[in-house]
Amino acid sequence: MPSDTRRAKELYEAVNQLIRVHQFRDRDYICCHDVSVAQCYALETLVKRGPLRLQALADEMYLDKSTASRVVDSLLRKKYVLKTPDPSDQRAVQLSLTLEGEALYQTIHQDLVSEEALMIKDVPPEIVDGALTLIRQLTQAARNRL
Amino acid sequence: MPSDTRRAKELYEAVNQLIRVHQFRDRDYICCHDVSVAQCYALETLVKRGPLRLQALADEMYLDKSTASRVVDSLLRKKYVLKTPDPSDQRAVQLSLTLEGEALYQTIHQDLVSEEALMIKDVPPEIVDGALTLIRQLTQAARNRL
DNA sequence: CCGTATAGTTGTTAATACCAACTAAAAACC
DNA sequence: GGTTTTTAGTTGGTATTAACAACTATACGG
Repeated sequence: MPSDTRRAKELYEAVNQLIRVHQFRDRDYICCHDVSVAQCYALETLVKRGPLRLQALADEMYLDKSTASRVVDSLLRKKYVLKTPDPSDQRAVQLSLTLEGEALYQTIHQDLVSEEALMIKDVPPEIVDGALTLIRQLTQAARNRL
Repeated sequence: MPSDTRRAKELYEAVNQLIRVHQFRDRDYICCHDVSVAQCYALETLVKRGPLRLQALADEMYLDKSTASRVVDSLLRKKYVLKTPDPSDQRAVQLSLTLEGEALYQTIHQDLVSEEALMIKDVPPEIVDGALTLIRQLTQAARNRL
């Protein structure tokens, strides 16, 4: 087997495993708070990008707008998100975090980061930095292929 | 901010992005074949571990047995999996791949690996190898925390 | 002003995923 | 050997995730 095929295969495998284990952990950690994984991701997106329209949020999350609409619905019900009409376009809405939404995200985020910190506590810093760079490169490469 | 907290935060971020982009891509690539992502993962697990009981499959997939049961159901309906009674235990079943199931997984796997190959075609091999090692370490660390 | 395009919601269907309740078989324990 | 407990898997119930299609209401281009 050519060595780049082997590399591609191994990388596929390794990323797959990483994804599974992280998914599982996220389900565990996020769901004992008041939101699901997708809901948490929506909060995260609003924290990072600031107030967004629905379609913009859907794009960021790689979701259909209908799915995004329902994720937002549940966050509205739980009062973690506010929906205000966009003055410049009567059809559009601005989605923003409430103080509770902001606070909840910070709590969950800190939890997950602490978890990450435990995971790397015995890994030499320069190795972590190397992994960071490489993971970012892989992400960018994958994004370019979409 | 202490530098390991910063590293943990950045790693959390980077892995998160990688996961999202891969998840999205998997949905795209797998679903144009005849199965969903979870169904494909079940096929993959059976390819790698050979015939398994339901609970063992659920454990490998980090799923509740009821969820695994339903995923397997859909694969049975589509004739990608066979369910045979376990001779040593009348309660248990052995799940194994049909030839079609095996073939389908190979097709999807090759697709995804080709995709991975395209992503890394411009990345120097030693960099890929470094990433591999690190991603595996992170996976192991995460697994140990479960 | 009118046709077309866009923003979001709702209907529909299917998959994902948990817990709890259930059936049947096996194991453990007097 | 019979009774209790445990285990294997299925089914019921509920909620979330997710896509596509159909729909409403607004905006925009002629």
